[in-house]
Amino acid sequence: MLAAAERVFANKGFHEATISEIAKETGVSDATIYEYFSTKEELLFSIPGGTARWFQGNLEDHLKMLRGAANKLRGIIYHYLWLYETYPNYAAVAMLILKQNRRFLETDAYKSIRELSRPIIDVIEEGQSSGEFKEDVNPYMMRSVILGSIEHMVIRRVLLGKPEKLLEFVDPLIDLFYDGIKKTGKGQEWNLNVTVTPA
Amino acid sequence: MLAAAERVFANKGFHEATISEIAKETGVSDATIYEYFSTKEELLFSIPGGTARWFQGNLEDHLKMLRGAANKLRGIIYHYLWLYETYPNYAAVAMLILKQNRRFLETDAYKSIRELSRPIIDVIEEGQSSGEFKEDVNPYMMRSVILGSIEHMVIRRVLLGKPEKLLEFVDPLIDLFYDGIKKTGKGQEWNLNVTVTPA
Amino acid sequence: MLAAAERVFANKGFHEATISEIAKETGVSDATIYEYFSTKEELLFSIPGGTARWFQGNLEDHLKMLRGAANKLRGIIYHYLWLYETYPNYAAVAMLILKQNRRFLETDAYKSIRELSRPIIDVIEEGQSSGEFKEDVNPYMMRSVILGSIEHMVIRRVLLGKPEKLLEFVDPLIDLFYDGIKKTGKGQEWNLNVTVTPA
Amino acid sequence: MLAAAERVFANKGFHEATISEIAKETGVSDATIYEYFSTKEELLFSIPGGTARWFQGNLEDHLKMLRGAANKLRGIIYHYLWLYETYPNYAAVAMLILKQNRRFLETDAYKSIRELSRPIIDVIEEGQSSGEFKEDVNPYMMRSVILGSIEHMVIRRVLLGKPEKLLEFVDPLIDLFYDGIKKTGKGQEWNLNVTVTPA
DNA sequence: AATGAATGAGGGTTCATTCAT
DNA sequence: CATGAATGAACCCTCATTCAT
Repeated sequence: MLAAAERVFANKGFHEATISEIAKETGVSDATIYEYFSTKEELLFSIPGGTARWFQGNLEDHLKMLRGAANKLRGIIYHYLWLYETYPNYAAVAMLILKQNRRFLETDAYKSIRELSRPIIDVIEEGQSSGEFKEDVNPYMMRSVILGSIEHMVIRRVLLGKPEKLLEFVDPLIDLFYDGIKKTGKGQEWNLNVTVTPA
Repeated sequence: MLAAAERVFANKGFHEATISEIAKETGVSDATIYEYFSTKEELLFSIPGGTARWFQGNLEDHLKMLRGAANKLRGIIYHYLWLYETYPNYAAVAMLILKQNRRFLETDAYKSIRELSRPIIDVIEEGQSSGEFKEDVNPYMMRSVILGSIEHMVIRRVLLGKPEKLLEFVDPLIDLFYDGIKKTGKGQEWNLNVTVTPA
Repeated sequence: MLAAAERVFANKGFHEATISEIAKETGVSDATIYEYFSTKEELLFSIPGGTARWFQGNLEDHLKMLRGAANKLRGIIYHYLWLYETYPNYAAVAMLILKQNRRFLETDAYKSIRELSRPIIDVIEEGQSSGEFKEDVNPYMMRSVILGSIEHMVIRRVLLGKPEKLLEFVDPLIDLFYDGIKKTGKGQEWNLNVTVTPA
Repeated sequence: MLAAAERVFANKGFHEATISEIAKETGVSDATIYEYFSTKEELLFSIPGGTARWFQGNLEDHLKMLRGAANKLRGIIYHYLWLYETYPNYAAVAMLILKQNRRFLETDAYKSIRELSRPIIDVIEEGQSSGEFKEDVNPYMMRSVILGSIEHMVIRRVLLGKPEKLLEFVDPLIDLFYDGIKKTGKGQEWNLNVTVTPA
């Protein structure tokens, strides 16, 4: 039922989707939908729950296996892009419908989703503690940059169909976040002052 | 009328907003709205036009006055954040309503808005040509990163009210994009093994 | 529109009546009903207003022309029975639907209707002041007796169709209220024992 | 189950009450209700049965113990008011729901209830035969007056909560029905024309 | 140009009711 | 007996939209 709803909402949007269509896709009657969800909006808000829980477990397991903040950050980006590439209907619902619903912000489901981005903060702070990352970067702003970048690409893909392969952007993104766009260059000059003293 | 529509759409969303309310805000009758716009959706799609044109002119003028790709990039980010901070209703309509409307993608208004982000591509390519930026960064991905970061913050502000001051993030963002988050090294230790052999 | 609603509600009851049917009877569309009344219940509650105002004026005018509490009481009973006999649809709506609606009690329309029975109290108190009526009869209870009697007969007529002529009961009712059912007695026999003694 | 239904119907009215709520109050499932009653309406119509039978027996027993039509009439009024005061939920269902239901008029349950008022007719006719009551009072109208008065007060109590004590009105009512409201007065003058003729 | 008045079209939601288990 | 699960059937209500004036 949730899968059918996700499919229909993804294709039609919230208001254009009808309970009748979701019911038909599910293979039940309209009224049966209301046995499980009290309103159309509650049905919508129930869509991300399972995916979010499963994704969170997945991500945490994976992060445990990685060493180093940069590697972990890459793991996070990979997971996010993989999720949205693999489940485009989920992506559409999350990016186009839920993300801008003010009432969704007050649900518990939203809180779960917020938790999904907690590892980003953690990893950045870990990197700052370990000396891997600069300390003067605000982790919350960094999260906005990472999620914003990902989501912008995902929305493009949902709406315009391109890029087709999101996962190809994992490395370019992590490189960018890690090194910036400034050309550092082979030609950089180093001043080595070497003093040679006789034995 | 467009201002009233922007205000109402921003507060209520597209479907929850009614023509009646917009008409009342404008001080005309419902039917008068239809003298100028043939459908509610056309009214919505007409909102960004003026702002976009004006913003584009503004941005172009400003960029002419700047030297160097990094400076120009900073100028772009500044302008975007300034726009959304100064016109929160416009921000809400653009970020929460138009951005995820499939039909909007087919309008001329959308094309105008797409043009707004053209300077980002230009500046990045300019920087790459001039040697200021790395050449192996995909400009289109970079645009996604920049716009995605900005828009993520703007959406947060629209929905959650924070951060209050978007413009404080201009410099942190440009620094991040420019340098990345990798800790470079003043404090880094170097092991130089120098073997001095007698002539 | 109110007439059509009165007709339909009278025949079907509140829940069995549909807006569609009322609209069709009125010759307009369903939506037009909602231009004038915000809900089906508001439509229902609006039915008695006009009749009540008109009836009140009528009754007051008539009472001014009468002398004596008993005559006035008769006038009141006459008017009520005449109203319900002449407007059986109004009678049905008032007796079968409005009278037992808890929310109607909170309406201004209800207050108007309450006012209609004010003259009963006034006339009884007038009769008590003038010595025409007993003083130990509670006017409010008396009002319940009068209205209850009338309404009971009206409901019978609405539901069972009899008695056909309510107005035939004006005089029997007023006689009963006035004199009670105790057999007094012209025909009663008196034993007068008169003893005449010579001076 | 009938008690639960009576309670729920009394508080919510027929249409606002749901089978679910009655089932929950009873402690069974919705479907179980339908094991005993085929429709919601049949459930409603089954409510008065037991009470009516029991009340009828009670009333008849009591009337046997009384002498004189006036006393018996008082007994009837007392019983009615006692019933409705003691069982306000029954009062609400009977006065607000059943009384106005056209289909209820065709049930056997309704006929039982009609029988409840048979003693009123009997007693009045008895009083007329015995010379205690006037003979020109229509017993059926008298019944309407008695029941109408009682029911009007009961409805007031159900809806408005007052008067709190219905039984206080037994004597005032019987006095009113018996004697009317006309002031008869000790001071009434009698003209006795006595002619004394010499023997 | 402006609008008051009217409505077509449609969807969410509710429940009484059924029936296989 | 009891019921969980499912649904058919309705209806209220909303609102974008039209059009005669």
